[in-house]
Amino acid sequence: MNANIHIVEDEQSIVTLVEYNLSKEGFKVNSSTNGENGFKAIKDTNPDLVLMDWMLPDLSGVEICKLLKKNDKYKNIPIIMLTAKGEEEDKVKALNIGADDYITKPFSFPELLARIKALLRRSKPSVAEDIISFGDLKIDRITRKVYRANKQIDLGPTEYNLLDFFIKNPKRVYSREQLLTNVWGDNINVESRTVDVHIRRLRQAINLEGTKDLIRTVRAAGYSLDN
Amino acid sequence: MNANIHIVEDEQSIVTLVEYNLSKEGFKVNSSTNGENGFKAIKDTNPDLVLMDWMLPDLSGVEICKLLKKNDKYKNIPIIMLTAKGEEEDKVKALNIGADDYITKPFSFPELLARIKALLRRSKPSVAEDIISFGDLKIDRITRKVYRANKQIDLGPTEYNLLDFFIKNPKRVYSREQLLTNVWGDNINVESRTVDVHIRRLRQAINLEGTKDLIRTVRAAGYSLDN
DNA sequence: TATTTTTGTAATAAAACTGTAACAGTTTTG
DNA sequence: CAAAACTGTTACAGTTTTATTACAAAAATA
Repeated sequence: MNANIHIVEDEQSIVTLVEYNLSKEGFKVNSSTNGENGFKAIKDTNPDLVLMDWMLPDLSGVEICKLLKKNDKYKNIPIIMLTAKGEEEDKVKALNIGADDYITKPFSFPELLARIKALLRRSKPSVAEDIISFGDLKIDRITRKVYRANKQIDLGPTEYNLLDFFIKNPKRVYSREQLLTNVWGDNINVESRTVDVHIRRLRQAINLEGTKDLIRTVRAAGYSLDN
Repeated sequence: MNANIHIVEDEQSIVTLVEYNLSKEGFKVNSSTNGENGFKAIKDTNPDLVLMDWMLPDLSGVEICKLLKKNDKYKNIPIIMLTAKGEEEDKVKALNIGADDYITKPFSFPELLARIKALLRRSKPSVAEDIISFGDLKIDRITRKVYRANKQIDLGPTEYNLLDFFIKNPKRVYSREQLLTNVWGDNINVESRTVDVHIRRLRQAINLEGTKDLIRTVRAAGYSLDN
């Protein structure tokens, strides 16, 4: 599975553990250790799912959840609340404020994974699907193969990730910065111009002689997968 | 989000902080550090929302708020009052004098942002919407595409921004100076006649053969998106 | 470890966009 | 009606942004 997950959690041990395991499953994981940054990062990177601690240093997970669910633009991002308490009433409260699921610490990783997958399948089929298409472009996440007009195409790792990201939100324009955080990951130090080069490599790979460029350049804004 | 926000606040640190964060969110921000200039600037630039300090060197925020709310032309601009005091009675007072919301310092940026967005959604849907139409003209901020009569149109960055600005307040006339500060940004050094040229480019792009010009020239005043 | 693949950057080329000035045309004013 | 004020249009040089290429370093693979 190839989804962007954001974790907002102040206990470093949990972050490390979950981050490690989710990465191994193929997820792209970013994290924040307090509410303020978490909220900002979620809006910036538009993750496919959020794991959030109930209690947080400054802005609580409950607050962030409420804020996100109030906003049309973000309310569809599924949120799983993590909490130390196992009270039934908290669960009710969590669901009331709009959280999509609720899991008590300590939890087993397989349990967490199952819930994540269930939510993603429900809320963002394109993220959970094994095979996604856009026009005559097809990407198979199980075999990690990409096809254009039924012909297989070879892509390097970065180009593959780039395409996988684009295809989840076709036609939407992403800035170089957004692409860097979503495809390369957080706190990585790469020139934004580097995106251009990978865009070129991706174009070279997926475009067919004589057909329209599948990647649209939007001057002063970024790129989008389009046709 | 693409809205023009004006801040009237004498504490430079707050201005800097808020300005920086709002810019990153995509807002276009201008600011004044005293009441006199603030009042003038608000009338001049017609922002989509105003953040105003309760106490100000000369003309107090309370006064400005009252003045604006008394004037039909400006009373619909949402105003958020910033104050150091957290008294409940002040909140009542703020709302009484016409402020639309009230936030006490120190405040967290996410909280401010949430309130700003909530207000904008309520008062100026066209600022918060992803897709806006004016007649058979449509602008999609996600894909950054513009359509006239369902046919896609190519616009350069400046023309796109210009149209995006016009469409938020259709029919309203903007002077060249207003357009410069709102579309180009503050403290930029561009001849006001340059606006003419971009207006021409925009016209050329969006107008259809045989139909009325969508941009109206108002002699000695400026331009408006009209029909 | 040697070989191959992938990656990021910098340099350069190409393309798109911008602002200005000049002049033409139009409307208003005296 | 002539002068003045304002707007429309055009061309173009300069600037900014994007495309392309080559290459060295890093990473993966054999």
